[in-house]
Amino acid sequence: MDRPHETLIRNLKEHSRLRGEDIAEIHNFSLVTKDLSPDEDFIHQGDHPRHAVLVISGMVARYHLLKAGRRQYLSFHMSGDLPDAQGLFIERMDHALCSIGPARVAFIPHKQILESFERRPMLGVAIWRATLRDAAIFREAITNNSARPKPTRMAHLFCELFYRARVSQLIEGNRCSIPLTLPQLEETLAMAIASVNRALQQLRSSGTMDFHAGELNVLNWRELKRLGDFIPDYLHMKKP
Amino acid sequence: MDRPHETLIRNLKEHSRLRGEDIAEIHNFSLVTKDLSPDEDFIHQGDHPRHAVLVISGMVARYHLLKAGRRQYLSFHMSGDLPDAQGLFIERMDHALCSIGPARVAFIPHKQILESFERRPMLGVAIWRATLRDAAIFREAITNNSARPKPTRMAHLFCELFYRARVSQLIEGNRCSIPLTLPQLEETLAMAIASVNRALQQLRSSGTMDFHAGELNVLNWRELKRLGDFIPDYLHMKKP
DNA sequence: CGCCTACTTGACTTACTTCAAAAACAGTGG
DNA sequence: CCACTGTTTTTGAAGTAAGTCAAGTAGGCG
Repeated sequence: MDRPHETLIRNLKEHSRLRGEDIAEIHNFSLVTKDLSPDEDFIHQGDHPRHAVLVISGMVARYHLLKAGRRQYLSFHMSGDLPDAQGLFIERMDHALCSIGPARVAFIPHKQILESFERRPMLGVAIWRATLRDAAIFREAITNNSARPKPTRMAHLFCELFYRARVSQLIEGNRCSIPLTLPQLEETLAMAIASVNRALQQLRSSGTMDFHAGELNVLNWRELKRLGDFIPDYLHMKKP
Repeated sequence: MDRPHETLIRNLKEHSRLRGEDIAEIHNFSLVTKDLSPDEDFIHQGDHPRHAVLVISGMVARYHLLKAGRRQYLSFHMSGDLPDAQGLFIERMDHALCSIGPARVAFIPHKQILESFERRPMLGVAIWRATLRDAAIFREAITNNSARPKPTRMAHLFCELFYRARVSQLIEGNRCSIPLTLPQLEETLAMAIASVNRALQQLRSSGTMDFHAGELNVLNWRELKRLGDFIPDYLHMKKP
C-alpha cells in the first residue's frame, strides 16, 4: 500500500504537472486516517465540513438522499481521489458521502490546504482541475442515465470505473475490486434491480466482462468499450 | 441592459464576496461580444478554447453530442454565467455549447483571466466557486433525470431556471423567458416528446405554472416547488 | 402561398417496473 | 460440522407507464 500522501500525488499527476515544491507542500499535509466499515456514512447532507477527504483505499461514493430513505448515487471514488474537494469553497454539503465496501480515508484540514495554495498556486490549480474532472464525470453520468439504453449504461459505468482504476494502477491483471451490490447499482443507474440483474447477465454472456462478489473481470476491453459507448476523453487524463 | 462587466460581477456576488480591487480587475477584462441566432453552436466538442464565454443576454446550453445527431442537454446558462469557466484549466472540450433562442455572449481571453488570478486570488476563488456550483447543478440533474417521476422532473427544471433567473433579477413579475422548445425539453429531461407535452399539460392544469412560446409564467411558486421536489440549497446562493 | 418545424392527440406496443418467491451464499452459534 | 438466519442474487409472471408511430393542426418565415 502506498503511503497516504503518495496516493494524492499520484492522482494529481494523472492530470496535472507538479513541481518538487508542490510535492513537498503535499507532504506537509497532516493526515488523520480513519477506517470505514462497508456502507458507513461519514459526511452527511447539510454538514459544514472543515476537513477534506482523501481516499486511501477501497471505494467511496457520493449520493443524494431521497424520500423514503432511497438514494441516488452520484459518483464513485477510489484511492487518491479527493471526493469532496468542493468543500473547500462551498459551505454546506448538498450531498452525502459513504463507503462502498470497507475503505480507508484520511482527513486534511481545509485550513492547511488553503494556506498551501498561497505558497504554491499551482497546487490550487491541480486541485481545481480535479474538481473540474469530477464535474465532467457528473456530466457523463447525466448522459449515461438519460440517453443510453440500460445495458449500454451499465457497461459504461464498469468501463469508467475500470479505466480509472487502471490509470491509478489499482487493477491486478484484468481484475479490479468494485464492491458494489446490485441494489447499489440500482440506485446508481436508474433501473430496477431486476433489470440490473438481467443487464449484468447480458454483459456476462457477451463474454466481455464478468462481475461477481464485488470483483470486476474484464475479458475483452475493446468490445466492452464498444458495448458501453465509452470514450474516455471526458476523464481528461494526461495519458490513456 | 446591464453593461457586460456588471453582469459577471452581479453573478459572482450571488455566491462570493468581492472587494473593490476584485471588481476593478473584472472591469479590466476586454470583452468581445457576439450575437447568436437561435440554436447556434459556438463551441464544439473537441475544441481547445482560448477564451472564456460570458453570457450577456439570452440563454446558452451545454450539451453532449450523441449518435445520429441527437443531443443530451446538460445545463442552461443565463446572463452573468460563465458557462465554460472549466476551459481555463481543461484543455479539450468534452461537450459543446449552443444558444437557446437568440443570445449575446462575450469572449474573455483565458490569458487575461489567469493573470488576474495572480493579482487577485479571491477572484480565482469566486470563479472556482462558480464552477463548483455548476457541478452541484450537474449532480442535481443526475438525480432529477434518474430518480424523479417525469412530471416532477419537468417541474424541477422549471423551478431551477425560474429560481436562478429570479436571483439574477431576470424575471418580470412572475414571468421569465425560457426559449426552450419541446424537442429540446425532450433532449434535456430524458423523456419522449409526447410525454413532454403531456407532462406540460399536467403542470398547466395544476394551476401552478404555464409555459408557452418560450415564456414561463409561475402562478403558484410554493406549490410548484412542492410538485417539483425543489429545494434550492444545492444552488449555494448567498440569499434566497 | 408553401414549406418547415413545433405542437398536439390518439392508438398501439413494448420496455421495464413491480411483485412474489425461490435459490445461493455468508455469517452465527450450537 | 451443520442447522439457522438474513441478505444478496436470480427467475418468472403480471401490469403499466411511457415510448413509438402516425396523422393532423398550428404557426413562423422566406
